[in-house]
Amino acid sequence: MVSTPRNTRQRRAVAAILEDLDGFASAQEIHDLLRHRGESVGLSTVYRNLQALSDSAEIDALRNDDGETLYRQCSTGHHHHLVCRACGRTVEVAGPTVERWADSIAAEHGFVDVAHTLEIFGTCGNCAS
Amino acid sequence: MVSTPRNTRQRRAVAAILEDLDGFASAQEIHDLLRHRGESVGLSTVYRNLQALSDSAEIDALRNDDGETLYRQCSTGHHHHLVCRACGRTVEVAGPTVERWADSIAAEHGFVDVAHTLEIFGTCGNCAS
DNA sequence: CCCGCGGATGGGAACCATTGTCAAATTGAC
DNA sequence: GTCAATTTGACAATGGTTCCCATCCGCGGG
Ligand SMILES: [Zn+2]
Ligand SMILES: [Zn+2]
Ligand SMILES: [Zn+2]
Ligand SMILES: [Zn+2]
Repeated sequence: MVSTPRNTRQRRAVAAILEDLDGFASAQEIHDLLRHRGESVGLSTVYRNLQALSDSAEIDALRNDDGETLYRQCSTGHHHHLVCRACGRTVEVAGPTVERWADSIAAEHGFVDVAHTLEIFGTCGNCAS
Repeated sequence: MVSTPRNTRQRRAVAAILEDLDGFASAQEIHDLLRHRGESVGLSTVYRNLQALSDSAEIDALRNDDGETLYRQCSTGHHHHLVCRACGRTVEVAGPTVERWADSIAAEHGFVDVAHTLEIFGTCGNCAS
């Protein structure tokens, strides 16, 4: 019996921030943004809600080079990301060829329960100048 | 003026372990293996040597789902990995098409200084049964 | 509208991989 | 062998994230 998450002020605030952001952001960045917005939310709560949203596939998560987990509200469906290291600006990209390639490689070597990670990092035009 | 690294017992021991392993392993796992082998090396030293080897591109590094950094001595040249989550067994894979695809996507959106990460995780035949 | 259950919150402690510190040991050139 | 410079290692510190638990509050029932 799975219970529906409660509609709390904190949950709404986190969701609203994600709605407004267009790039990936860390839990701590989101926590700061909430404070500046006056909608203060405990750091633990921010982590919990982000994780819950990520688990239910409502938002995407990825790890940057520093080992931080970044979150973003993306379009639905499987896709990958072109992310600016400096500002977080993100372009969603689809690579059907890559998907098939990865699956066939794995099958070829007898691997099951297969998943893949693919992200492209760079510096966007804005940040480069 | 870059000085050549010294040929210490510890550095040799770490290199020897990497030589013998065929899958990815964490710094702590390697530290344990060294102890069991009788060639005890300080944990900090294991970390330092692995990082140095990784920086000089003599070994590959990747992060698993738990956020740990894993290391492996691979063949030279750019490639990706099919890794067993359970035992670390690894198959090196090349994907020239993916390389070109990633670069063109990035260029298309005006990103520079581009890099990509691509790993395939699964459960290998052995571990599945 | 009022109660009461159980999920949600938050502040601080705990975790844990990794990095920093620095005195002591080791290496390698001369 | 001597000596400066690098490396080591035990331990402390870091930092993102998770855990703990007393308190709070959303929400369904009465
Ligand atoms: Zn996405
Ligand atoms: Zn994909
Ligand atoms: Zn490799
Ligand atoms: Zn590649």
